[in-house]
Amino acid sequence: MYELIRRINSPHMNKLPAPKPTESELEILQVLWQHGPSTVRFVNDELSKKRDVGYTTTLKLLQLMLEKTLVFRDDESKTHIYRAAVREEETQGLLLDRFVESTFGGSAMKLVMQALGNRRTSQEELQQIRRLLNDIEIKNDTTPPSTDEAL
Amino acid sequence: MYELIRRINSPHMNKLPAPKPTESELEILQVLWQHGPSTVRFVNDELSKKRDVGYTTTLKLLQLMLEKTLVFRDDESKTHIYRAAVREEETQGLLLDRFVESTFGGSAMKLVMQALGNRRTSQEELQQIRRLLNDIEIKNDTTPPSTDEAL
DNA sequence: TATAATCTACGATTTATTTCGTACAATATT
DNA sequence: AATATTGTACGAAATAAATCGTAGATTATA
Repeated sequence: MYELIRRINSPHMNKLPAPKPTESELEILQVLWQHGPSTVRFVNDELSKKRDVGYTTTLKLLQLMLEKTLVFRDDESKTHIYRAAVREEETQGLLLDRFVESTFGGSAMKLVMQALGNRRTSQEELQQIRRLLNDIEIKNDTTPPSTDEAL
Repeated sequence: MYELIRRINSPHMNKLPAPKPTESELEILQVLWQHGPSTVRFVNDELSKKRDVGYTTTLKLLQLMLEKTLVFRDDESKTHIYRAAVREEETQGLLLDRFVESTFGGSAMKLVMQALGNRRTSQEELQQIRRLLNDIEIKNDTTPPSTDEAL
């Protein structure tokens, strides 16, 4: 579907649909989501806390991300400032879909069970999930059943 | 090269350290988990239902997976039979960890909320999750609290 | 038995992603 | 003003993953 839109919009000047970020791009997005608009230097410093990355590597990645419109760039001043062009939840949802598909054969249910089962979950978090379950149940009651399968 | 990683990864040397499967390898494992020991032909047919894959591509993948000990092989007869060498839940758990780390910055909680929030979940499935939550709560009550954070 | 079909082995290519070196411009420091 | 520092641009190498072609062996079939 995204592919289609992109093609219609012609190869260049592709404005809207943000493509799927790679692993490294994800890391960078995490930084931008967490800290807001940042310089290359800052992003690189953040990444460097976890693993070894060269400055120009980060720079290059950000430049590629700019092309893909995963980020925006303010190049008013010499030192450019990048900010995420995609929203966190949206992107996560997209990746979640991919992941559920590839790893859990499409069953988000399985995934949730695994995630909850194999970890320590605090009382508060359990409560939070319960509340969410309630909300969903209410919605289910007031909404015609969907034909979609497994959660 | 792989041997090296293997030893390093393995705290107590010996035994199979489950190496991380790639996307394609995952697809193949899905087939093996779901259908049990299979021939290359069968695996390839299964994969072909979803997308276009050449026979030798699948063969090659399986051969690589054999090297990585992701699968075992029975080559008694001319037509070899492959079976998964890694357990489904274990592998999924491993990948889940990776995914939670890279996409949700380590918070499995966030992931669960997303997974539950953005999908249609049937009454029955919701119940199933509630039961699981109860089980976990009981365990929490009888187990000293962990210092670990997020779920 | 000859021919076709099916299979494995494996190198090579293609594609995607990440990493880095180098050139050069702008700014800061001495 | 000279020099060092910090920055961007960008090509290209390094790495990883997936795909495919072809050779040669084995088995099935005409």
